[in-house]
Amino acid sequence: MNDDQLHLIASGLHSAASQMLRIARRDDRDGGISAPRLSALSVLAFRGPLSLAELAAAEEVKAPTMSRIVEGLVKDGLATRQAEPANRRKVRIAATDEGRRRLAGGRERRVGALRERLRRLADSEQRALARGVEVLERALR
Amino acid sequence: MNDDQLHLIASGLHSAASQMLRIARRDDRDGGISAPRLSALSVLAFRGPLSLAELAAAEEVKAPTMSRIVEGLVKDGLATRQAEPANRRKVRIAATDEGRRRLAGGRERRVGALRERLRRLADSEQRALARGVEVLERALR
DNA sequence: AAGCAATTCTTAGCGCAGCTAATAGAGGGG
DNA sequence: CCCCTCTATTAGCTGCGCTAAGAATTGCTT
Repeated sequence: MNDDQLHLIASGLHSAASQMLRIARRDDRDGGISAPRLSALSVLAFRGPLSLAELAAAEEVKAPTMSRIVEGLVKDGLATRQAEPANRRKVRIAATDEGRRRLAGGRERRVGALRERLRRLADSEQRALARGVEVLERALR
Repeated sequence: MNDDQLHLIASGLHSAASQMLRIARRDDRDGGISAPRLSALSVLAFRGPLSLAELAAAEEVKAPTMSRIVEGLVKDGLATRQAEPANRRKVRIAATDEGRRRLAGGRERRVGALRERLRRLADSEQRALARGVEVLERALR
């Protein structure tokens, strides 16, 4: 495919992404976890305990930003933060059980509205979308 | 398709969207327009002059939020804001020529990295993605 | 005509997330 | 032992989201 066509796809993806997150954010207003916290928590749940620097890198965010996100998670009892015994400059951040539980609920809420929209599509469209997502995930990895 | 399958797609979409915007944000750090401003400006360029309420609705944002986004655009000379003659409570917000010019550059920067990633995909994958985006845009509309 | 209610936008003030710069605390090498 | 490096936090700025409250304009009603 030529550059213009690729650009068109990229542009469409970008605006669709913005719109999706707008929708998700709107549905988040009632008691959910904010997007950055949810995302960080999800990384902790998936990859296990991490240091601050590792978590910040995973989320492509600077250390001070992640420090405050973690602070929020800890305050809400969704994660723990303790000095690492081997090297006490480092911090071992881990998801709590409560964190893992709320993770499921949070994603559910955020993703729910999206799923409803997908449900209205024709079957062939749903399949096309599934395939597109698959490709997209590979492209981003 | 059943609920679980749809949920899987929605979940994949959501996380892909988060990741794309992280990438875009990272590439934005050098002199660009912020995502909300860029998006609002793009609506103005596409749909022509709008009132504040219309623009806020288009961006799924409350009026005060949009008021400040517009304030930033006006301060940077990317949009104009003038009372509407017919009903002077309303405000007519329009993109300036400079705004339209910067729009191209801003989108280019944000979308550029994405396009590079798409370029590495196989042709069939690119086509699948194009189709997926098409469907997605319909689903979100 | 005067006043009142509705509409439209802005202002005020709060929380969260991003950043850089500066600080604090722990480890390690001279 | 002192200094330098590494890791994380604190301080302080910008910007975006919200709600609540204010100001300006319009138009309806009396």
